[in-house]
Amino acid sequence: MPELPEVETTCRGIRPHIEQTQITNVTVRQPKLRWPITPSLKKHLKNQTITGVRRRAKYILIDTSNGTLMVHLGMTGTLSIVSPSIPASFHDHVDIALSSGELLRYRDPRRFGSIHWSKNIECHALITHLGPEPLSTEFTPDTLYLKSRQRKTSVKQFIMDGKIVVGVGNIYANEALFKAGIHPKRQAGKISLKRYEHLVEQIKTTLSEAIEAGGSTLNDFYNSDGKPGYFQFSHLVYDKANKPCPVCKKPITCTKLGQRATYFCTVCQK
DNA sequence: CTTACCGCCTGTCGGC
DNA sequence: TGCCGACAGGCGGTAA
Repeated sequence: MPELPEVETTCRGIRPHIEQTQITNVTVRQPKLRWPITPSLKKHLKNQTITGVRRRAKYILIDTSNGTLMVHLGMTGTLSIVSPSIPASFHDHVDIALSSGELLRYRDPRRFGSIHWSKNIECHALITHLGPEPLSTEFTPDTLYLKSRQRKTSVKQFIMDGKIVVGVGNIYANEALFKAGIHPKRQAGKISLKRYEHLVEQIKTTLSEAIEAGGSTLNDFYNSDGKPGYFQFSHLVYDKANKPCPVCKKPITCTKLGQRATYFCTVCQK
């Protein structure tokens, strides 16, 4: 499941291959993603030059001379650079052919991802409603604390709300709450500023470390289907039900919170 | 405004 | 061993 670090790693991996190249062709084999791919996608992209690659939340933004391609990887999506000699397999839904001779290939077995094109992406509804980037200076304990007042939802669901802060998925929410010593079910509106300071710090460092580790994968990004580098570090609590807590050795608890698997230590998180 | 829940998909896993 | 139902999960949409 691509979390923010994996999306960032993908941006960095494809950027040197696609920037300043021209799109020579677009092949859509399966338009039915989370939202259907617009039939006009090819018309908008063909013959355009790619001017930059950015990330906003978990969206990959590929800027061209006349607009922006917005790609979300959903649960199982990948965007990779491949040689045209590699035949498309069943789940390879879109190929973007480049003047360099390489292909930018979108693969998504579960099709939870999406591909949009917009002339002015900053005004796209999916972008305008987003909260601050977790690694930006706008994401601070003070703003998080202020936004949380009167909120009855759990702190875990609160930090996974894209209007509050983007890019904190289930894995990193679990990990950051564990490191900050905060019980995931604690009511967001009843957490002190001091504790939000710890939480913000842990969200930032956990994501940063994962991005840094992902960077180690970039050497073999081309034609690579390997896992990003940060998978070499196993998680502390995520997917560790009944395994000993890395700090106190008490078995990790697994429960559901808003339909999502939630892992925590009843001793270390209060 | 909030909160809770739905549904899109397919690969994987547990039970029989 | 093989089948089949349950389920996971990001996240926008919608109902209450």
